[in-house]
Amino acid sequence: MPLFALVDCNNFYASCERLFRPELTGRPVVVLSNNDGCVIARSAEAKALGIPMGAPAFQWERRFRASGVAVFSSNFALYGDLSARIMTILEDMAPGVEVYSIDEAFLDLSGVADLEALCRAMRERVLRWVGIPVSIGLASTKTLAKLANRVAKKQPRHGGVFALEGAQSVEAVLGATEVGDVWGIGPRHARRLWARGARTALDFARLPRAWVRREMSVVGLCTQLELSGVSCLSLERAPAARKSLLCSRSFGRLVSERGHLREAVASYAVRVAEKLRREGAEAATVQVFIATPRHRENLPQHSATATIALRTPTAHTPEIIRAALRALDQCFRSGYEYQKAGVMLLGLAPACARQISLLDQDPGERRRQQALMGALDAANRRFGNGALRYAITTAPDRPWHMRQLRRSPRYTTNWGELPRVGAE
DNA sequence: TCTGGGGTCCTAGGACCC
DNA sequence: TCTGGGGTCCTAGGACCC
Repeated sequence: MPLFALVDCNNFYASCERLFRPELTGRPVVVLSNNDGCVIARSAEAKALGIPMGAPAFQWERRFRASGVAVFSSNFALYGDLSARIMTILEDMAPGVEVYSIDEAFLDLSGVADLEALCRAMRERVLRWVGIPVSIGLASTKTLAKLANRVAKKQPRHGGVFALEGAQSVEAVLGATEVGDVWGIGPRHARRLWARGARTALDFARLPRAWVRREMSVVGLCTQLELSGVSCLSLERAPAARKSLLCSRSFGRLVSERGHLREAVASYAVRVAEKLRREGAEAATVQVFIATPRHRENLPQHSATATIALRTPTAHTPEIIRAALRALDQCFRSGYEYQKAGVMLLGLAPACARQISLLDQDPGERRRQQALMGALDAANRRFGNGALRYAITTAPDRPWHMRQLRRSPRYTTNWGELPRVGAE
């Protein structure tokens, strides 16, 4: 019988911000999304104040000040680096690790003799070496391990580690869990399940399988089986090859000029092409979308998507920019105030295992392109991102630039922003 | 009057995750 | 003034093939 553990960092982004600001211990901390739009992480104290996940920051500004909430823009350079350190520790200590997200990892602990001891040791080491508190849930399936983790987090008496085992114990936890809190049950399915009279995870587990299969597809059925201890999801040790890449942003303010949209789309194309080369892949298709704000019904609404198939798969930034701008021309309509744009690359395949075609450009040209991109990426790595840029992305007036007024220093990944200790 | 059976591929839309 | 960004998978339906 397989045994899964889910290691989950407590209030991860808020914990990261607090790491270099110990005076914030015990104070409410929130982290805002890109563009300082809404709340994406809260410390325990902030949760206790009733600040919901996803709360629009501007609506809560007064409350933040009144309650002395420390507010941060998101600092993904910092969170990503701390995450990598934590995952390294887990990989040292556990036989099988699947990095599931920036703040979670599944472990396969089948065959480990003293589970509790190992989990407590992992928790202790992550706390001492990195400074981030984690909770660990143990169970026979991934979905149950998720639930066990919730118990570990919510009930302090377990000391951050909880094993969900034994039919009675499983039933008690399922009965005490709202169905919408089960991993894999989103708001839509939750509403349909409530309508069917299934309010808890236990009710859901007891529904006829045929109904679940019909109404919630095989994905829902898989969730249901996992709740009854049948493991359907295995540990994915190696991350699967990516199938798409996206760079999208909301703008600092609304944008109606084609020229500004072109600059924004071109710079997103540059960023997504960089990601593509970091993956060692090439893209077959470029997709662009633009949209007016969702939340303002008084403004004229328009959203559009356009897809351009590249002549041959490529990771060459100028070609990707050209395709993205062509796609933008298909989407754009004058007279609208746009709030967001994005560039997506699809049909990714490894650059080294490339299907050659009759339409291929001559191989010399392809090599020159690769050499150019290699030199560009190396220069930007060495001298800082943006050291070498494309002219179209460097216009001085950039209303589409995102707001990020309260970002903490990149303490661990940028020489200029290292924390200082002692007198200046 | 009457119009098959079996398959693949692509896309859009919906649902979910963190 | 002001509501994130980045992914995955499933299904249905249409186009197309023999």
